[in-house]
Amino acid sequence: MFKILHKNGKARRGEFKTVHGTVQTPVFQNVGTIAAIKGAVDTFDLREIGCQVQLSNTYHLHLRPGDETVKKLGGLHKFMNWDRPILTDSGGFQVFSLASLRKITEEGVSFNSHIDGHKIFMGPEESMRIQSNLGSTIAMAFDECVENPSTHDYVKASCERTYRWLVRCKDEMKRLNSLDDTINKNQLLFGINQGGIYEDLRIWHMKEIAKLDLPGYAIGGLAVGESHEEMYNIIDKVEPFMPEDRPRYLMGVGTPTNIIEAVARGVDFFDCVMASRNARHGFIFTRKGTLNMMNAKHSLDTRPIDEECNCPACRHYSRAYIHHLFKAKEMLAMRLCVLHNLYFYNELMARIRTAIEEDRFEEFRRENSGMLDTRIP
RNA sequence: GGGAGAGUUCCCGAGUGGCCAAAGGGGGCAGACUGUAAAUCUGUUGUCUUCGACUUCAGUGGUUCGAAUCCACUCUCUCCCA
Repeated sequence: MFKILHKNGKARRGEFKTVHGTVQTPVFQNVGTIAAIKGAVDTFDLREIGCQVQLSNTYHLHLRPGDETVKKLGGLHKFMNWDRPILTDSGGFQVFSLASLRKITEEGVSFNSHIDGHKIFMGPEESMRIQSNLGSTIAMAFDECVENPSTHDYVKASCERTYRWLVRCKDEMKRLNSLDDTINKNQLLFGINQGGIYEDLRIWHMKEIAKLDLPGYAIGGLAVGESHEEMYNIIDKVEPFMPEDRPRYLMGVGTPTNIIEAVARGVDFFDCVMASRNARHGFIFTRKGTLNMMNAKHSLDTRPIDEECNCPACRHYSRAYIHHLFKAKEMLAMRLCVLHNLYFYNELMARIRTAIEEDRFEEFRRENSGMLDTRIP
């Protein structure tokens, strides 16, 4: 299923075959939490900007429109007109981001809906059932994403529980994939490593989940409060215990530099809302660094956002125009910037892949790491 | 011609003697954002080099220890009656 085509240092150039097509790695997954990329970007756009995998969310789609509804409509692929791979996050991140609205027990997590407050219970089995109804290509294990820093005692108890939840996820998925009316009987389960910033817990947890022989492994619980150095350190420490022949997914990360640094440490899959959210807020990534399109200095600038970029926004529109659209609060501003940032991220991954293939990833890293996150004066 | 009302900082607008460089919006300027409760949130917005000082509430003059607030006149605008 996963094949490493070439290695350059620890960086891996791979291919992941799924029933919805083959993913070239390292890959950036484009985040469409509620079965849509925010900013009026549709699946035709996604094809044009080089998106390979879309990410959607279990918790959010369970609430609206409801996973049963999506199933009746033929599954998530049909629902949003996307025939390529979809990865669904399990709801584990909402255990972190909606911390004030939930309670955790051994059985699972009860949430108060962020929409209307009604009670929802989600444990490993519920998360797997919902993801099965959605019919995504890859389902993520239901975990607890723990904020950093948390105490060693808390993180230990939490990641031990997350391990037990993973065993339950695996059993439930096996059962669901065997049912007659299951949309995607080949749905894959990725396990998620936790352990906060504690090396001993991270390594223990990784060793345990590796034994479950899952088709992919993620590192979760990073970029949730710790420093970049701590994040890189955890990847360094955990990576040797991740199965070499399975894809590695660093969840929710990150900046272009974070991604380059993680690829250098052997990571294959990424996703991050930063590309699209920042774009909606006028914050743009370019090959020379970052820009804020709201800034007055763009008001008479006839250049495209990024002169080296071939995205729809850069091919046709000036900085001055996009700046005006933001000032006028026109939705098109967000749309163009989301298209640009996602194009940038997808293209960044393509450049990383080529650099690995050509054995010059270290050079690429030297030239781009750090620089891409720096504000252009 | 007669009567009524109004002029506040970039704009709208609150403020009717001291706690007012002046509420609250808007706009402007800038910042944040990492498995999306985010089309969101934060800061700042008279001048000067900070404590502080100085200049502002249509204009001029006055009352008062003290005025955006009270008085007189002037200017401008709105409405009603002729």
